Amino acid sequence: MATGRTHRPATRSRGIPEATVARLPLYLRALTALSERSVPTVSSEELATAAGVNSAKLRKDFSYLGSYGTRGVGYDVEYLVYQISRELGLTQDWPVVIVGIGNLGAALANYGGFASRGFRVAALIDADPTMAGKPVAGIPVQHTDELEKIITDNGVSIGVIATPAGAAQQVCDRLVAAGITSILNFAPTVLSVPDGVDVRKVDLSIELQILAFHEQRKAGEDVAVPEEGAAAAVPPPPVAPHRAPPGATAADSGRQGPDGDVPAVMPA
Amino acid sequence: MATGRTHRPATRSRGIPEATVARLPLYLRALTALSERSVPTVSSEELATAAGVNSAKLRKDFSYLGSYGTRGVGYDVEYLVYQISRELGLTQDWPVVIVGIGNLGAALANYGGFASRGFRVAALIDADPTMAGKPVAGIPVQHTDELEKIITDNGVSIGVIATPAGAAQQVCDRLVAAGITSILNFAPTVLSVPDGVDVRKVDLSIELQILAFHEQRKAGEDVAVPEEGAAAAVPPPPVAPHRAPPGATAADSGRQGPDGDVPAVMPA
DNA sequence: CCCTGTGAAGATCTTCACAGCA
DNA sequence: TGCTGTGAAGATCTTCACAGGG
Repeated sequence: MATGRTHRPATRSRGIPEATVARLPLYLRALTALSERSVPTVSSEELATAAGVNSAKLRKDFSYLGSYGTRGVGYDVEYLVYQISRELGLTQDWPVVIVGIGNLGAALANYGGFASRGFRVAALIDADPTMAGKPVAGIPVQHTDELEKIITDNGVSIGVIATPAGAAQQVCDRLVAAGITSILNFAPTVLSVPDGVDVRKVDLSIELQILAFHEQRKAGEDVAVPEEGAAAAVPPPPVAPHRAPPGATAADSGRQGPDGDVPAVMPA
Repeated sequence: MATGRTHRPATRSRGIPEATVARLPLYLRALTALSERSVPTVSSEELATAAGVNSAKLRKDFSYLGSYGTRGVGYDVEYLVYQISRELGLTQDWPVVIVGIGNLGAALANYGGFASRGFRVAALIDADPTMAGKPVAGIPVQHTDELEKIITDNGVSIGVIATPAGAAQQVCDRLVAAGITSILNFAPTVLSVPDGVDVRKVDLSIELQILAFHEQRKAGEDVAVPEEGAAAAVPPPPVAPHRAPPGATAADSGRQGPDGDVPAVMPA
């Protein structure tokens, strides 16, 4: 009730489908590589392969941007790089602040892919007083107390949260209150933000879990169907509506123990 | 042609939709938090809020796993934690190797969310000889030469690539040849892998670009439609089929310069 | 002919809304 | 009566397949 909206930039922005927007950076990357090799034009087939998608999808995606290709020839690399950059809003400079300078925050600060796309790390912020002043990636870390001032003075609208899960929501609230309207969240928590603020999350743990799911399927492909029936020592009661034994049950294999998602040294 | 398949685990595995699989980790995280607070049961509404989705979607997702709830009551937290963990394959231990111990690789090695989900960092591998033996997150870094042996000896099936883009495909090929069948790629490159190998990618730069796209829209909401017509100094020829001026064109705003996607100190 | 641009079909995913069990 | 489980409708996304310009 009091937590407001969450995630997703809602529907599509103008007429470009979200799925297409999510792929534009992929095309841009492939095109930039071609541009550097001075390749003048590419066919949808070639570019699609370079970007890791199929050509029909790519052509459909580009059709939302306009008719930037030439039938019988392909697309002009430089021109397309410009058009996509413009569409993504990369023809302008985006100051960004990174909050939480632990292992991950430092890695992000050092990440070269930022500057190359128009993103400029305007400031690094951390709650640890002893970090203040210390340079990371050539930028001096500033204390959380300065957060509001930093954002206002630099006109920052995009913030990156790389703090432990426990501090994420609080940092998020301050960022939003200070004027931030886009957040990239690396902390393993669901952030509550008011309407109008976009949040995108990156959770390493989730990606690995998805891989594990498929990996498990591969292994079990020949082992019949270990559906129900196998595991003879753990499976808890299939029907335990009221008060299920809170003790054991999930603490079997010696994992999933006391850690949840908030501890972690650095959320990734 | 010679690059083989890429990305995506193909269709769905058994009957669980990919979209649902991708959300199971979210539910698991929320459930784990409830479990730690000793909450016995939750309604789809409460759990949905905690996970950041709507209840209808959550119930539909759970319906693919089976009927684990109790009408009129809700879901037993412990039981659901177990069922989802089992479904995701987290009731077993997954040894993982991280290749490329730069800023990012180190951050990943230190990430606590791994162990808490059944993932065990079996080894850290780096191509820099001077790194060999140095402990990161308590684990001594090993040289790339040992890659095959490490994977074989530890029965590793999941690998994380955190190398610069230029080394990614080569590392990927070695991992696959050594037996790895699931890869989490942080390098900004499209990896080519044979059928049967899953690749999931995480690209920070892409997430920021998507945020920039929406951010741009917000700002322009009141500024009419700066479609075509504005920007009077840059927009390249709308129709330049053959040989477009390879010189300028995209090197306007002083960004997008000589960097592409391969340089970066550490791919994130 | 080659390759783009796109209507239409097909596949997925999401949301609705309510039957039905506890 | 409360809340799950789910058929069906609706919204998106993907893929097909071909019209049509160069």
